[in-house]
Amino acid sequence: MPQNVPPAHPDRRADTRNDDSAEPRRRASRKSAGGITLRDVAQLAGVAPITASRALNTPSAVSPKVLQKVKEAVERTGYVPNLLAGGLASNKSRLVAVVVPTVIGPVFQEIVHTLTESLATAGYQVMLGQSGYENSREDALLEAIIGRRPDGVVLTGIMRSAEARKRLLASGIPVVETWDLTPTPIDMLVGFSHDDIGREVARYLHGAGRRVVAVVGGKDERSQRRMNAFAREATTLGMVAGEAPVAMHHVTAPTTLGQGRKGLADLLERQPAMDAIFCSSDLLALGVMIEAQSRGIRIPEQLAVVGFGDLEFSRDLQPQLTTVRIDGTGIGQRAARFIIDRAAGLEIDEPIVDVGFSIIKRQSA
Amino acid sequence: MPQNVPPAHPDRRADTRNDDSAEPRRRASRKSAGGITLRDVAQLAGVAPITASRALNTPSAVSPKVLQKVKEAVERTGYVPNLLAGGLASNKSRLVAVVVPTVIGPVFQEIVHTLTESLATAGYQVMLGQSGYENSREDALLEAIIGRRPDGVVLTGIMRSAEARKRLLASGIPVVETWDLTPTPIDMLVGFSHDDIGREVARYLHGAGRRVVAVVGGKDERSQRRMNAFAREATTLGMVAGEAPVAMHHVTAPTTLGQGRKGLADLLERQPAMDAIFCSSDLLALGVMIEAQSRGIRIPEQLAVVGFGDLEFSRDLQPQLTTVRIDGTGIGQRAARFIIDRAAGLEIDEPIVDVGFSIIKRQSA
DNA sequence: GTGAAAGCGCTAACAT
DNA sequence: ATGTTAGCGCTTTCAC
Repeated sequence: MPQNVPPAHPDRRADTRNDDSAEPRRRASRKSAGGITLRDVAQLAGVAPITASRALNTPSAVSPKVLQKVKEAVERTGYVPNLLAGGLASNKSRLVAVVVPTVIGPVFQEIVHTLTESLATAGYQVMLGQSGYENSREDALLEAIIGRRPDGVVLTGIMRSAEARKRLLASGIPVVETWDLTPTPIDMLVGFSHDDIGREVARYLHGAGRRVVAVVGGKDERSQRRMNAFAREATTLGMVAGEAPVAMHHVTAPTTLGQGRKGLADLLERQPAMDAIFCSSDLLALGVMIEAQSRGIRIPEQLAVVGFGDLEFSRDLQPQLTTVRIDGTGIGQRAARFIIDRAAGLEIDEPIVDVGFSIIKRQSA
Repeated sequence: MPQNVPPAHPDRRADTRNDDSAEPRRRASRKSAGGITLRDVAQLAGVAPITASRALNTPSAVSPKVLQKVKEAVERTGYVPNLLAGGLASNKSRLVAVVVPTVIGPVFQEIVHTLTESLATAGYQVMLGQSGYENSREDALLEAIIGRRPDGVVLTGIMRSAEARKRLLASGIPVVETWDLTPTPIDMLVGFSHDDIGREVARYLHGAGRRVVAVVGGKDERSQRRMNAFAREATTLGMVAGEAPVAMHHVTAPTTLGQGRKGLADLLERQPAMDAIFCSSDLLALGVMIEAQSRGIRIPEQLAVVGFGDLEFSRDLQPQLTTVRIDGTGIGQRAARFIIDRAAGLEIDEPIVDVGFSIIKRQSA
C-alpha cells in the first residue's frame, strides 16, 4: 500500500481555492511572479524545498539519488534560482559594486573588464556605478549601492567625501580602493604611487639626456600629483630653462588627442627650449606627436614624448610611444580576490598592495 | 505601541509532533544582518512599517506629519532600504542587465555610459555582463542575469544562441536589443543597418571619384555585414580592378591600430591599384593612416580612408578622419526609456527604432 | 542525509 | 490616511 505521505509542503496558493464557506472570506493570496520556484522543483523531485536547495548549493550534502532527481527537475522546469530571495535569506547578495569616474575613455576599461570577468567566474555579478569627476551625485550612488547589500565595493580613481567614507565604513561592506595609494584606506587597497611615477619619469628623461622638460596634464587630482612630482624632480635635476618653472599645460579630463595638439602648440610658445614632454595620458601624447609632426618637429630627436597608460595602440605608433604602464588587469584580479576571499571569511593578511608601474621604453623618448 | 509579540501560532494541526509541550519552545532566532530596518525606522517614528514604507516610496500617500517623522527617523538612524527585500516583495528589482561583448575597446563605451547614467537617474542600477565574442559562457551569463530578476535586459552587439533567445523570452523580462536591426527581435530594438552603412560608404567613395576600393575589417558578424555590403555595392559601381573582387583584409576583434598598419601593408601587395580603403573601426583607420604616412603614401590624394565609429580623436587626426558615426548616446537613451516605460506599465507604440547613422565627411576621404 | 519551522526585510492586498 | 495580515522565494536553525 502506498504510504500516504502527508503534504509535507502545503501549497498555500492552492489553499485559496478551497471552499470559503467555513470561515470568513480568505484574503486573496498576493500574486506571485508566476515563475518556477524552488518549491516546484522540490515537489517534482519529491523532496522538501530545503533539500532541493542543498542539492543546488551544496551537492555534496545530499545523496546522489536526490541530487539526480533534483537536477532532472531543474532541467525539466527550466528553474532559475531567484538570487534576490536567496540573497535576502542568506545575507549574501553575490553582487559587487564597481565605481569608476566614467567608463568613457580607456583608463578604467581594463579594470572594469577584469573585475567583471573574474567576479563572474566566481559567481558574482558586477553592478556598475559612475561617480563622474565631480562629487555631485556621490550620495545617491552610495545609497543605491548600499541598498543592494553588495558583498563588496571596488572604488576606482575617485575622491570620496568624508561623509561617503563614513557611510561606507558604517555599512560594513568590504571595500577595495584602487588606482592610488591613499595614506588611510577605508578597508583594502590595490594601487600605485602617482608621485613615484612622476619622479621616475623625470629621472628617466634626465638619464636620457633631456635638459628642459614640460608637461601636458589633466586637471584631475591624480594626474596633478604625477605632474607635480614630475616637475619637482625635474627642477631638482635642473631640467629647467634658467629660473623658469616647468611649463605645464592643463587640460580637463577626460583627456583627448585634440588637447594634446593644443598643448604642444601652447608649450611651444611658452617654452621653446623644451626637449621633452610628459603627458598624463597616451591620448595626449598621441596628440602631441601628431602636432609635432605637422609642424615638422622630429620625435624623439628634437622632442621626447612620454605618455601614461600604455594603451593598446601606443606600441604601434610611429615612433613607438614611450609610456608608463599600469597593470589594470592585475589590479582587477587582486581586487576581485580580496572581495571573494573576504566573502569566504578568509583572513586577508596584507590588505594593502602596491602593484607599482613600469616605464615602457620605446622610441619616442 | 507595537511590541515584539511572539508570532501567533498558525492553526496547523496537521503537525504530527506529539511531544509538544504546553510552552512554545523558543528556537534561537536566526541572525539578522544587524542593520537598521524599516521596522526600526517605523518604531522610532511611531508608525507601522507599511506607513514608513509609504512615506519613503509614495510620500504623497501619507500625511505631512508622518512624512516628517519618518524622514527624521531615517536621518537619525542612517537607514538605507534593503532593495533585495523590496525587490523580492514587489517583484521589481530596479536592476537592468546590460550585456556587451566586452567593455574593452571604444565601441560600446558610449552606450554603457549612457545606460548607466540614464538608468541611475531613474533609480535603476546597471548590472554589467560581458558575453565575449564567442558564445561560450553565454548560458552561465544568462542564468546569472535571469536569477537577479532584472526589470530589463539590454543586449548589445551580440549574437545570441537560439537557446538563449528562448530562455530570455520565457523569463518574461523586457529585452532591448541594440546595435543592429535584426529581422525578428525578441522584444524591443534600437539599432541601425550595417548593410546600409556599407552600401552608403561605397556610394560616397564612388561619388568622390574613387575607382578601386579595398577593405580592412574585423571578423565579427556585424563588421562582416558592413564590409560585404560595401564590397557588393562597390562591385556594382565598378570600383574594382578588372575582374578581381574587392580586396579584403580580415582581422580579429577587437580591432587595433597595429592591425590597421598590417592591413594596409597586406592590401598594398594584393591590390596596388587601390585608391580607397574602408575600415571597420577608426582605430584600424588610424593604423592605415600611420602606415601610409610611414610609406610616404599621401592621404587623401593617393589613398582615401574611411573609418567607423567616429571616436573622439578622429576629428583631430592629420588629416581628419572621414568616418561613420553611430549615436551611441541616443541608442542608450532610447533603450533606457524603453525599459523605464515598460517597467511603468506604459504602452510602447513603436518598439523598433532605427537610429540610422551618418557619414562624417572630413579630410581623409 | 533530510525536513519542519521560522524568518530575511520588505510590500501587496485588504480592512478600517 | 493608516494599519493588519500574509506572503515574495529562499536559507538558517534546529531536530531527527
